[in-house]
Amino acid sequence: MMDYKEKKVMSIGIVRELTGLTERKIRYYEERKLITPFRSEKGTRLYSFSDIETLISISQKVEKGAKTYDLRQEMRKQEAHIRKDLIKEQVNAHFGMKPTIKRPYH
Amino acid sequence: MMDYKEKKVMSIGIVRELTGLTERKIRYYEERKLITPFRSEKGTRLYSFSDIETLISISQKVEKGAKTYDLRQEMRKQEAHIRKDLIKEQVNAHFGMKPTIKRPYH
DNA sequence: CGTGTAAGGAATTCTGACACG
DNA sequence: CGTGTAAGGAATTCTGACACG
Repeated sequence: MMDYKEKKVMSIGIVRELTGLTERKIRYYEERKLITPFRSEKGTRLYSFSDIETLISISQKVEKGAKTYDLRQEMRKQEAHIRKDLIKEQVNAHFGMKPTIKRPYH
Repeated sequence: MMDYKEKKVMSIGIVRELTGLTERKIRYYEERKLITPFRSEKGTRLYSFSDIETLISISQKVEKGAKTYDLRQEMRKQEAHIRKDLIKEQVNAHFGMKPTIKRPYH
């Protein structure tokens, strides 16, 4: 029972309170693929603390005039970078090559 | 927006899924003062990840034959100890006395 | 494009109580 | 004592749509 930040456990009502956004906005940002709540068996949306933070960040940017489409593109890029780093790590782990950061023995 | 473990954000349905307990049991352990969910404005219970862990622990002990009353007493004792430690720390902080653990300079 | 709202239905949660033992 | 269940009401959530611009 770990990784509290990523676990999808909150229904939309509490998300509304925590973010101060309307349910309409929360669902709209999902429609624009900026967040991806989990769906319970019966279909209710479940969000994580991480989703809350993302929502707050999104709404601030939208208020400043950002387009949801552009925010989506930004997120895609970030995800690509993360994936690249993961692959690099995996390659390093597999071949046992020089570490990215050298640490002197002491 | 921190301290995810203690934040009361989950409604009873997700708690049921996460713990495997029935709603009846979850509410009963509250009645016996073993957990204290937060109440939203409209009266729905809200639980934290910490509550989830407590519930799992409680139910395991009850299955083994423990009485909820005794579990309550145990918890009271633990809380008292924690309070004592806090007071000790505050006294130390106030008078700036010798630290509990001495660290050599190096 | 981003958001509000009214609409109707389905699923959730709540309380107090009766039951068993 | 710990837990199941049926009961009725109140609050929640969901979807698709119309509206404005």
